[in-house]
Amino acid sequence: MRYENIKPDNTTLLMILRASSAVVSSCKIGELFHCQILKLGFGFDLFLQTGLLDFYSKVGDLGSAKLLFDEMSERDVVACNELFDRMGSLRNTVTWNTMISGYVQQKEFGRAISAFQLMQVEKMKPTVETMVSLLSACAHLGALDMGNWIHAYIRRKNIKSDVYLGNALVDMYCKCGCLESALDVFHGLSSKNVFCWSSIIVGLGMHGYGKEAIDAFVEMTKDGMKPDRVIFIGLLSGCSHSGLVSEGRHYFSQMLGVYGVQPGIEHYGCMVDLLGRYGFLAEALELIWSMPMTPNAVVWGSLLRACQIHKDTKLSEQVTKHLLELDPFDGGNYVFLSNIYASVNRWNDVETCRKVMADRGICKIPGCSSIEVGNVVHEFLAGDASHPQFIQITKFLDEVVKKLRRMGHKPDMEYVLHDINEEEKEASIRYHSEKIAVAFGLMSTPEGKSIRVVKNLRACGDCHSFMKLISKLFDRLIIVRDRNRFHHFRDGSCSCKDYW
DNA sequence: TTAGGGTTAG
Repeated sequence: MRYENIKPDNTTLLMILRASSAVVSSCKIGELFHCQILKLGFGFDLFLQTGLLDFYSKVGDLGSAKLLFDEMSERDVVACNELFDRMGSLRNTVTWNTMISGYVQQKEFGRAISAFQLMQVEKMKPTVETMVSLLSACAHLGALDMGNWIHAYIRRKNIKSDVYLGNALVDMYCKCGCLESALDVFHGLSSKNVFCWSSIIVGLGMHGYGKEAIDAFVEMTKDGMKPDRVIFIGLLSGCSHSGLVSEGRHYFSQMLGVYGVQPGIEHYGCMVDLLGRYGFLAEALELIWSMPMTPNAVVWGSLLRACQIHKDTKLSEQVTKHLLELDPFDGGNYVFLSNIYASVNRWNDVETCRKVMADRGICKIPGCSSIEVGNVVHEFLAGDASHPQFIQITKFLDEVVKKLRRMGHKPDMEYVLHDINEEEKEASIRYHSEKIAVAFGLMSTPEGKSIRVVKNLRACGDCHSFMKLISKLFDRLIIVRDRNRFHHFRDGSCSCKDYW
Protein backbone atom coordinates (compact mmCIF):
# COMPACT_ATOMS: atom_id res chain seq x y z
CA MET A 1 0.00 0.00 0.00
CA ARG A 2 2.84 2.37 0.79
CA TYR A 3 4.25 1.78 -2.65
CA GLU A 4 1.01 3.03 -4.17
CA ASN A 5 1.28 6.16 -2.06
CA ILE A 6 -2.17 5.61 -0.70
CA LYS A 7 -2.44 6.33 2.99
CA PRO A 8 -4.16 3.46 4.81
CA ASP A 9 -6.89 4.32 7.26
CA ASN A 10 -7.08 3.24 10.87
CA THR A 11 -9.34 0.28 10.15
CA THR A 12 -6.83 -1.09 7.65
CA LEU A 13 -4.02 -0.64 10.14
CA LEU A 14 -6.01 -2.43 12.81
CA MET A 15 -6.63 -5.35 10.48
CA ILE A 16 -2.94 -5.58 9.65
CA LEU A 17 -2.06 -5.50 13.34
CA ARG A 18 -4.45 -8.31 14.16
CA ALA A 19 -3.20 -10.43 11.31
CA SER A 20 0.39 -9.77 12.38
CA SER A 21 -0.15 -10.62 16.03
CA ALA A 22 -1.52 -13.98 14.97
CA VAL A 23 1.51 -14.94 12.92
CA VAL A 24 4.46 -12.78 13.87
CA SER A 25 6.85 -13.85 16.56
CA SER A 26 9.33 -11.01 16.23
CA CYS A 27 8.94 -7.87 18.31
CA LYS A 28 10.97 -5.89 15.78
CA ILE A 29 8.09 -5.81 13.33
CA GLY A 30 5.75 -4.41 15.97
CA GLU A 31 8.22 -1.65 16.78
CA LEU A 32 8.63 -0.85 13.09
CA PHE A 33 4.92 -0.73 12.73
CA HIS A 34 4.56 1.52 15.77
CA CYS A 35 7.18 3.91 14.30
CA GLN A 36 5.40 3.94 10.96
CA ILE A 37 2.11 4.85 12.60
CA LEU A 38 3.76 7.77 14.38
CA LYS A 39 5.72 8.83 11.27
CA LEU A 40 2.69 8.78 9.00
CA GLY A 41 0.88 10.96 11.51
CA PHE A 42 -2.15 8.87 12.19
CA GLY A 43 -4.83 9.84 14.63
CA PHE A 44 -3.85 7.38 17.33
CA ASP A 45 -7.33 6.38 18.43
CA LEU A 46 -8.32 3.96 21.14
CA PHE A 47 -8.93 1.05 18.77
CA LEU A 48 -5.55 1.42 17.15
CA GLN A 49 -3.84 1.74 20.50
CA THR A 50 -5.61 -1.35 21.81
CA GLY A 51 -4.69 -3.25 18.67
CA LEU A 52 -1.05 -2.30 19.14
CA LEU A 53 -1.23 -3.18 22.83
CA ASP A 54 -2.61 -6.60 21.94
CA PHE A 55 0.13 -7.00 19.35
CA TYR A 56 2.88 -6.29 21.89
CA SER A 57 1.26 -8.64 24.40
CA LYS A 58 0.98 -11.49 21.91
CA VAL A 59 4.55 -11.24 20.66
CA GLY A 60 5.77 -11.11 24.24
CA ASP A 61 7.11 -7.57 24.27
CA LEU A 62 5.53 -6.66 27.59
CA GLY A 63 7.92 -3.76 28.10
CA SER A 64 6.52 -1.92 25.08
CA ALA A 65 2.99 -2.95 25.99
CA LYS A 66 3.39 -1.52 29.48
CA LEU A 67 4.94 1.70 28.10
CA LEU A 68 2.05 2.19 25.73
CA PHE A 69 -0.46 1.32 28.43
CA ASP A 70 1.01 3.87 30.84
CA GLU A 71 1.14 6.47 28.09
CA MET A 72 -2.55 5.90 27.52
CA SER A 73 -3.17 6.60 31.19
CA GLU A 74 -1.39 9.99 31.03
CA ARG A 75 -3.38 10.97 27.98
CA ASP A 76 -6.46 9.95 29.89
CA VAL A 77 -5.66 12.36 32.71
CA VAL A 78 -5.04 15.19 30.27
CA ALA A 79 -8.22 14.40 28.38
CA CYS A 80 -10.30 14.32 31.55
CA ASN A 81 -8.93 17.64 32.74
CA GLU A 82 -9.69 19.32 29.44
CA LEU A 83 -13.00 17.79 28.59
CA PHE A 84 -16.24 17.09 30.37
CA ASP A 85 -16.41 14.19 32.78
CA ARG A 86 -18.64 12.24 30.41
CA MET A 87 -15.61 11.81 28.16
CA GLY A 88 -14.89 8.11 27.74
CA SER A 89 -11.68 6.87 29.27
CA LEU A 90 -8.81 6.12 26.95
CA ARG A 91 -7.77 3.21 29.13
CA ASN A 92 -10.86 1.08 29.20
CA THR A 93 -11.77 -2.42 30.29
CA VAL A 94 -10.57 -3.89 27.02
CA THR A 95 -7.09 -2.38 27.34
CA TRP A 96 -6.88 -3.66 30.91
CA ASN A 97 -7.98 -7.11 29.80
CA THR A 98 -5.44 -7.07 26.99
CA MET A 99 -2.70 -6.17 29.45
CA ILE A 100 -3.74 -8.87 31.94
CA SER A 101 -4.01 -11.59 29.30
CA GLY A 102 -0.64 -10.47 27.93
CA TYR A 103 0.94 -11.11 31.33
CA VAL A 104 -0.71 -14.53 31.52
CA GLN A 105 0.43 -15.50 28.03
CA GLN A 106 3.98 -14.54 28.95
CA LYS A 107 3.73 -16.56 32.17
CA GLU A 108 3.95 -13.46 34.38
CA PHE A 109 1.13 -14.70 36.58
CA GLY A 110 1.86 -12.63 39.65
CA ARG A 111 1.87 -9.49 37.53
CA ALA A 112 -1.47 -10.44 35.99
CA ILE A 113 -2.97 -10.58 39.48
CA SER A 114 -1.32 -7.29 40.49
CA ALA A 115 -2.71 -5.66 37.35
CA PHE A 116 -6.19 -6.84 38.33
CA GLN A 117 -5.76 -5.31 41.78
CA LEU A 118 -4.74 -2.00 40.17
CA MET A 119 -7.73 -2.26 37.89
CA GLN A 120 -9.94 -2.39 40.96
CA VAL A 121 -8.16 0.60 42.49
CA GLU A 122 -8.98 2.52 39.32
CA LYS A 123 -12.60 1.39 39.72
CA MET A 124 -12.56 -0.25 36.32
CA LYS A 125 -15.22 -2.92 36.05
CA PRO A 126 -13.80 -6.36 35.27
CA THR A 127 -15.54 -8.54 32.73
CA VAL A 128 -15.83 -12.22 32.03
CA GLU A 129 -12.64 -11.95 29.93
CA THR A 130 -10.74 -10.56 32.93
CA MET A 131 -11.95 -13.46 35.07
CA VAL A 132 -10.89 -16.06 32.51
CA SER A 133 -7.35 -14.66 32.36
CA LEU A 134 -7.12 -14.46 36.15
CA LEU A 135 -8.35 -18.02 36.63
CA SER A 136 -5.74 -19.17 34.16
CA ALA A 137 -3.08 -17.36 36.23
CA CYS A 138 -4.35 -19.10 39.39
CA ALA A 139 -4.31 -22.47 37.63
CA HIS A 140 -0.66 -22.02 36.69
CA LEU A 141 0.31 -20.81 40.15
CA GLY A 142 -1.79 -23.41 41.94
CA ALA A 143 -3.22 -20.52 43.96
CA LEU A 144 -6.42 -22.08 45.27
CA ASP A 145 -7.33 -19.36 47.78
CA MET A 146 -7.13 -16.73 45.06
CA GLY A 147 -9.08 -18.99 42.70
CA ASN A 148 -11.80 -19.51 45.28
CA TRP A 149 -11.92 -15.77 45.86
CA ILE A 150 -12.39 -15.13 42.14
CA HIS A 151 -15.14 -17.75 41.96
CA ALA A 152 -16.92 -16.01 44.86
CA TYR A 153 -16.35 -12.62 43.22
CA ILE A 154 -17.95 -13.86 40.00
CA ARG A 155 -21.02 -14.96 41.93
CA ARG A 156 -21.14 -11.79 44.03
CA LYS A 157 -20.87 -9.47 41.04
CA ASN A 158 -23.23 -11.57 38.94
CA ILE A 159 -20.70 -11.84 36.17
CA LYS A 160 -22.48 -13.76 33.48
CA SER A 161 -20.91 -17.17 33.06
CA ASP A 162 -20.22 -18.59 29.62
CA VAL A 163 -18.50 -21.69 28.35
CA TYR A 164 -15.07 -19.96 28.50
CA LEU A 165 -15.51 -19.07 32.14
CA GLY A 166 -16.91 -22.51 32.99
CA ASN A 167 -13.89 -24.12 31.42
CA ALA A 168 -11.48 -21.74 33.16
CA LEU A 169 -13.05 -22.67 36.52
CA VAL A 170 -12.84 -26.40 35.83
CA ASP A 171 -9.20 -26.07 34.80
CA MET A 172 -8.35 -23.86 37.80
CA TYR A 173 -9.88 -26.31 40.30
CA CYS A 174 -8.13 -29.27 38.66
CA LYS A 175 -4.73 -27.56 38.65
CA CYS A 176 -5.16 -26.33 42.22
CA GLY A 177 -5.78 -29.88 43.42
CA CYS A 178 -9.54 -29.63 44.04
CA LEU A 179 -10.91 -32.32 41.79
CA GLU A 180 -14.26 -32.40 43.64
CA SER A 181 -14.91 -28.70 42.99
CA ALA A 182 -13.79 -29.14 39.38
CA LEU A 183 -16.30 -31.96 38.94
CA ASP A 184 -19.03 -29.91 40.62
CA VAL A 185 -18.50 -27.03 38.21
CA PHE A 186 -18.15 -29.39 35.26
CA HIS A 187 -21.42 -31.22 35.95
CA GLY A 188 -23.18 -27.92 36.51
CA LEU A 189 -22.22 -26.52 33.09
CA SER A 190 -25.23 -25.94 30.88
CA SER A 191 -23.16 -26.43 27.76
CA LYS A 192 -19.82 -28.13 27.36
CA ASN A 193 -17.44 -27.86 24.44
CA VAL A 194 -14.31 -29.81 23.66
CA PHE A 195 -12.22 -27.48 25.87
CA CYS A 196 -14.33 -28.32 28.94
CA TRP A 197 -14.05 -32.04 28.24
CA SER A 198 -10.32 -31.86 27.78
CA SER A 199 -9.89 -29.89 31.02
CA ILE A 200 -11.71 -32.55 33.02
CA ILE A 201 -10.06 -35.49 31.20
CA VAL A 202 -6.60 -34.02 31.74
CA GLY A 203 -7.53 -33.16 35.34
CA LEU A 204 -8.70 -36.70 36.14
CA GLY A 205 -5.55 -38.09 34.54
CA MET A 206 -3.13 -35.88 36.44
CA HIS A 207 -4.81 -36.78 39.73
CA GLY A 208 -4.27 -40.46 38.99
CA TYR A 209 -7.82 -41.29 37.94
CA GLY A 210 -6.99 -42.87 34.60
CA LYS A 211 -10.06 -45.12 34.54
CA GLU A 212 -12.34 -42.15 35.25
CA ALA A 213 -10.60 -40.18 32.50
CA ILE A 214 -11.46 -43.00 30.08
CA ASP A 215 -15.07 -43.01 31.36
CA ALA A 216 -15.28 -39.27 30.71
CA PHE A 217 -13.90 -39.80 27.21
CA VAL A 218 -16.54 -42.45 26.50
CA GLU A 219 -19.29 -40.22 27.87
CA MET A 220 -18.08 -37.36 25.74
CA THR A 221 -18.20 -39.38 22.54
CA LYS A 222 -21.66 -40.68 23.50
CA ASP A 223 -22.71 -37.04 23.81
CA GLY A 224 -21.77 -36.67 20.15
CA MET A 225 -18.66 -34.58 20.80
CA LYS A 226 -15.81 -35.25 18.41
CA PRO A 227 -12.49 -35.66 20.24
CA ASP A 228 -9.56 -33.60 18.98
CA ARG A 229 -5.83 -34.09 19.26
CA VAL A 230 -5.61 -32.45 22.70
CA ILE A 231 -8.28 -34.78 24.08
CA PHE A 232 -6.13 -37.73 22.98
CA ILE A 233 -3.06 -36.25 24.63
CA GLY A 234 -5.06 -35.99 27.86
CA LEU A 235 -6.46 -39.48 27.52
CA LEU A 236 -3.12 -41.14 26.73
CA SER A 237 -1.20 -39.26 29.39
CA GLY A 238 -3.98 -40.18 31.84
CA CYS A 239 -3.46 -43.85 30.96
CA SER A 240 0.26 -43.34 31.45
CA HIS A 241 -0.10 -41.86 34.96
CA SER A 242 -2.22 -44.83 36.01
CA GLY A 243 -0.23 -47.53 34.22
CA LEU A 244 -3.16 -48.48 31.96
CA VAL A 245 -1.04 -49.90 29.15
CA SER A 246 -3.59 -51.98 27.26
CA GLU A 247 -6.20 -49.21 27.40
CA GLY A 248 -3.67 -46.69 26.09
CA ARG A 249 -2.65 -49.03 23.27
CA HIS A 250 -6.32 -49.54 22.41
CA TYR A 251 -7.18 -45.85 22.07
CA PHE A 252 -3.94 -45.00 20.29
CA SER A 253 -4.70 -47.66 17.68
CA GLN A 254 -8.23 -46.32 17.20
CA MET A 255 -7.30 -42.65 16.85
CA LEU A 256 -7.29 -42.39 13.08
CA GLY A 257 -9.64 -45.17 12.03
CA VAL A 258 -12.43 -44.61 14.55
CA TYR A 259 -12.07 -40.96 15.55
CA GLY A 260 -10.42 -39.44 12.50
CA VAL A 261 -7.56 -37.86 14.41
CA GLN A 262 -4.12 -38.32 12.87
CA PRO A 263 -1.64 -39.34 15.60
CA GLY A 264 0.94 -36.58 15.94
CA ILE A 265 4.35 -36.51 17.55
CA GLU A 266 2.74 -35.64 20.91
CA HIS A 267 0.70 -38.83 20.84
CA TYR A 268 3.76 -40.90 20.05
CA GLY A 269 5.42 -39.12 22.96
CA CYS A 270 2.59 -40.19 25.26
CA MET A 271 2.85 -43.77 24.05
CA VAL A 272 6.62 -43.88 24.59
CA ASP A 273 5.98 -42.55 28.09
CA LEU A 274 3.22 -45.08 28.75
CA LEU A 275 5.24 -48.08 27.55
CA GLY A 276 8.56 -46.96 28.99
CA ARG A 277 7.24 -46.04 32.40
CA TYR A 278 5.62 -49.45 32.67
CA GLY A 279 8.95 -51.09 31.87
CA PHE A 280 8.48 -51.99 28.21
CA LEU A 281 11.67 -50.19 27.21
CA ALA A 282 12.40 -52.24 24.09
CA GLU A 283 8.89 -51.72 22.78
CA ALA A 284 9.10 -48.00 23.48
CA LEU A 285 12.36 -47.80 21.52
CA GLU A 286 10.80 -49.81 18.69
CA LEU A 287 7.92 -47.36 18.56
CA ILE A 288 10.35 -44.45 18.29
CA TRP A 289 12.09 -46.04 15.30
CA SER A 290 8.77 -46.79 13.63
CA MET A 291 7.39 -43.26 14.00
CA PRO A 292 6.48 -41.56 10.71
CA MET A 293 8.16 -38.37 11.91
CA THR A 294 11.59 -37.54 13.33
CA PRO A 295 11.56 -38.05 17.11
CA ASN A 296 12.04 -34.84 19.07
CA ALA A 297 13.53 -34.10 22.47
CA VAL A 298 10.23 -34.79 24.24
CA VAL A 299 10.02 -38.30 22.82
CA TRP A 300 13.62 -39.14 23.71
CA GLY A 301 13.13 -37.43 27.07
CA SER A 302 10.22 -39.74 27.88
CA LEU A 303 12.36 -42.77 27.14
CA LEU A 304 15.22 -41.36 29.20
CA ARG A 305 12.93 -40.97 32.19
CA ALA A 306 11.83 -44.59 31.71
CA CYS A 307 15.48 -45.68 31.66
CA GLN A 308 16.01 -43.85 34.92
CA ILE A 309 13.02 -45.51 36.59
CA HIS A 310 14.04 -48.97 35.41
CA LYS A 311 17.77 -48.37 35.87
CA ASP A 312 18.82 -49.16 32.31
CA THR A 313 22.12 -47.32 32.21
CA LYS A 314 23.17 -48.72 28.85
CA LEU A 315 20.07 -47.59 26.99
CA SER A 316 20.03 -44.26 28.78
CA GLU A 317 23.52 -43.48 27.48
CA GLN A 318 22.33 -44.12 23.92
CA VAL A 319 19.23 -42.03 24.43
CA THR A 320 21.20 -39.16 25.91
CA LYS A 321 23.41 -39.11 22.82
CA HIS A 322 20.32 -38.44 20.70
CA LEU A 323 19.17 -35.78 23.12
CA LEU A 324 22.50 -34.02 23.19
CA GLU A 325 22.57 -34.00 19.39
CA LEU A 326 19.13 -32.42 19.34
CA ASP A 327 19.97 -29.81 21.93
CA PRO A 328 23.54 -29.64 23.25
CA PHE A 329 22.70 -26.70 25.48
CA ASP A 330 19.79 -28.22 27.40
CA GLY A 331 20.98 -28.58 30.97
CA GLY A 332 18.34 -31.17 31.79
CA ASN A 333 19.96 -33.79 29.59
CA TYR A 334 23.25 -33.51 31.44
CA VAL A 335 21.56 -33.58 34.81
CA PHE A 336 19.68 -36.70 33.83
CA LEU A 337 22.75 -38.49 32.61
CA SER A 338 24.67 -37.41 35.66
CA ASN A 339 21.91 -38.75 37.94
CA ILE A 340 21.95 -42.08 36.17
CA TYR A 341 25.74 -42.34 36.56
CA ALA A 342 25.42 -41.37 40.21
CA SER A 343 22.85 -44.09 40.82
CA VAL A 344 25.34 -46.74 39.70
CA ASN A 345 28.31 -45.10 41.44
CA ARG A 346 30.12 -44.06 38.24
CA TRP A 347 31.51 -40.95 39.90
CA ASN A 348 34.15 -40.25 37.26
CA ASP A 349 31.44 -40.03 34.62
CA VAL A 350 29.40 -37.81 36.92
CA GLU A 351 32.37 -35.47 37.16
CA THR A 352 32.87 -35.43 33.37
CA CYS A 353 29.23 -34.59 32.93
CA ARG A 354 29.42 -31.71 35.37
CA LYS A 355 32.60 -30.46 33.77
CA VAL A 356 31.01 -30.38 30.30
CA MET A 357 28.10 -28.46 31.77
CA ALA A 358 30.41 -25.95 33.39
CA ASP A 359 32.54 -25.58 30.23
CA ARG A 360 29.48 -24.89 28.13
CA GLY A 361 28.01 -22.56 30.72
CA ILE A 362 24.94 -24.71 31.22
CA CYS A 363 23.08 -24.55 34.51
CA LYS A 364 20.37 -26.72 35.95
CA ILE A 365 17.09 -25.11 36.90
CA PRO A 366 16.86 -24.88 40.67
CA GLY A 367 13.92 -26.51 42.41
CA CYS A 368 11.24 -24.11 43.51
CA SER A 369 8.19 -24.83 45.65
CA SER A 370 5.40 -22.51 46.60
CA ILE A 371 2.61 -22.56 49.15
CA GLU A 372 -0.23 -20.14 49.64
CA VAL A 373 -0.72 -19.02 53.24
CA GLY A 374 -3.01 -16.15 54.21
CA ASN A 375 -3.56 -15.05 50.61
CA VAL A 376 0.15 -14.76 50.02
CA VAL A 377 2.08 -17.13 47.78
CA HIS A 378 5.34 -17.99 49.54
CA GLU A 379 8.10 -19.22 47.25
CA PHE A 380 11.06 -21.31 48.31
CA LEU A 381 13.92 -21.62 45.87
CA ALA A 382 16.61 -24.27 46.39
CA GLY A 383 19.61 -22.72 48.09
CA ASP A 384 17.84 -19.45 48.84
CA ALA A 385 17.48 -18.54 52.50
CA SER A 386 15.85 -15.16 52.04
CA HIS A 387 12.44 -16.03 53.49
CA PRO A 388 12.03 -14.01 56.72
CA GLN A 389 11.27 -17.17 58.71
CA PHE A 390 13.88 -19.34 57.07
CA ILE A 391 15.82 -20.12 60.26
CA GLN A 392 12.71 -21.15 62.21
CA ILE A 393 11.58 -23.31 59.29
CA THR A 394 14.86 -25.20 59.06
CA LYS A 395 14.95 -25.71 62.85
CA PHE A 396 11.43 -27.09 62.70
CA LEU A 397 12.41 -29.30 59.78
CA ASP A 398 15.43 -30.65 61.69
CA GLU A 399 13.14 -31.67 64.55
CA VAL A 400 10.78 -33.38 62.13
CA VAL A 401 13.64 -35.28 60.50
CA LYS A 402 14.76 -36.52 63.94
CA LYS A 403 11.25 -37.76 64.69
CA LEU A 404 11.01 -39.50 61.34
CA ARG A 405 14.31 -41.21 61.93
CA ARG A 406 13.00 -42.55 65.20
CA MET A 407 10.04 -43.88 63.21
CA GLY A 408 12.53 -45.77 61.07
CA HIS A 409 12.75 -43.50 58.00
CA LYS A 410 16.08 -43.63 56.24
CA PRO A 411 16.88 -40.85 53.79
CA ASP A 412 16.91 -42.07 50.19
CA MET A 413 19.99 -40.57 48.62
CA GLU A 414 20.06 -42.45 45.37
CA TYR A 415 20.13 -39.37 43.20
CA VAL A 416 22.37 -37.08 45.17
CA LEU A 417 24.86 -35.76 42.66
CA HIS A 418 28.16 -35.60 44.48
CA ASP A 419 30.48 -38.30 45.60
CA ILE A 420 30.39 -36.95 49.14
CA ASN A 421 30.07 -38.53 52.56
CA GLU A 422 26.75 -39.72 53.90
CA GLU A 423 26.30 -36.82 56.30
CA GLU A 424 26.75 -34.24 53.55
CA LYS A 425 24.44 -36.14 51.26
CA GLU A 426 21.75 -36.12 53.87
CA ALA A 427 22.09 -32.40 54.39
CA SER A 428 21.78 -31.80 50.65
CA ILE A 429 18.37 -33.44 50.43
CA ARG A 430 17.02 -32.35 53.79
CA TYR A 431 16.39 -28.84 52.55
CA HIS A 432 14.77 -29.64 49.22
CA SER A 433 12.33 -26.83 48.46
CA GLU A 434 9.18 -28.93 48.82
CA LYS A 435 10.22 -30.06 52.30
CA ILE A 436 10.77 -26.45 53.32
CA ALA A 437 7.40 -25.42 51.86
CA VAL A 438 5.57 -28.22 53.67
CA ALA A 439 7.38 -27.45 56.94
CA PHE A 440 6.34 -23.82 56.58
CA GLY A 441 2.77 -24.94 55.93
CA LEU A 442 2.74 -27.13 59.05
CA MET A 443 4.07 -24.25 61.16
CA SER A 444 1.77 -21.56 59.88
CA THR A 445 -1.62 -23.18 59.34
CA PRO A 446 -4.06 -24.58 61.91
CA GLU A 447 -4.02 -28.27 62.78
CA GLY A 448 -5.96 -30.46 60.42
CA LYS A 449 -5.87 -28.00 57.50
CA SER A 450 -4.70 -29.55 54.26
CA ILE A 451 -1.42 -28.34 52.84
CA ARG A 452 -1.02 -27.62 49.14
CA VAL A 453 2.37 -27.23 47.54
CA VAL A 454 3.29 -26.59 43.92
CA LYS A 455 6.73 -27.60 42.68
CA ASN A 456 8.39 -26.72 39.37
CA LEU A 457 10.25 -30.05 39.06
CA ARG A 458 9.47 -33.63 39.90
CA ALA A 459 9.62 -34.68 43.51
CA CYS A 460 12.62 -36.84 44.34
CA GLY A 461 12.18 -40.26 45.88
CA ASP A 462 13.17 -39.06 49.32
CA CYS A 463 10.73 -36.16 49.31
CA HIS A 464 8.00 -38.56 48.23
CA SER A 465 8.52 -40.94 51.14
CA PHE A 466 9.05 -37.98 53.48
CA MET A 467 5.61 -36.59 52.54
CA LYS A 468 3.96 -39.94 53.12
CA LEU A 469 5.32 -40.13 56.65
CA ILE A 470 4.56 -36.49 57.42
CA SER A 471 0.93 -36.96 56.40
CA LYS A 472 0.67 -39.70 59.03
CA LEU A 473 2.75 -38.03 61.73
CA PHE A 474 0.81 -34.75 61.61
CA ASP A 475 -2.48 -36.23 60.45
CA ARG A 476 -2.73 -33.85 57.53
CA LEU A 477 -3.69 -34.18 53.92
CA ILE A 478 -0.72 -32.97 51.87
CA ILE A 479 -1.33 -32.25 48.21
CA VAL A 480 1.73 -31.74 46.05
CA ARG A 481 1.53 -30.74 42.42
CA ASP A 482 4.84 -31.57 40.82
CA ARG A 483 5.94 -30.91 37.28
CA ASN A 484 3.23 -33.04 35.73
CA ARG A 485 0.84 -34.60 38.19
CA PHE A 486 -0.68 -34.51 41.66
CA HIS A 487 0.25 -36.50 44.73
CA HIS A 488 -2.30 -36.65 47.54
CA PHE A 489 -0.53 -37.83 50.70
CA ARG A 490 -2.87 -39.14 53.33
CA ASP A 491 -2.31 -41.35 56.36
CA GLY A 492 1.10 -42.55 55.21
CA SER A 493 0.38 -43.31 51.57
CA CYS A 494 0.15 -41.49 48.26
CA SER A 495 -2.61 -41.43 45.68
CA CYS A 496 -0.09 -42.22 42.92
CA LYS A 497 0.45 -45.63 44.57
CA ASP A 498 4.17 -44.94 44.11
CA TYR A 499 3.81 -45.14 40.32
CA TRP A 500 5.03 -41.84 39.00
C1' DT B 1 -10.86 -4.43 20.43
C1' DT B 2 -10.08 -8.50 25.40
C1' DA B 3 -10.70 -14.76 27.42
C1' DG B 4 -10.13 -21.20 27.76
C1' DG B 5 -7.73 -27.37 27.23
C1' DG B 6 -1.96 -30.65 25.68
C1' DT B 7 3.13 -35.21 25.84
C1' DT B 8 9.35 -35.34 28.35
C1' DA B 9 12.88 -32.74 31.50
C1' DG B 10 16.81 -30.09 35.68
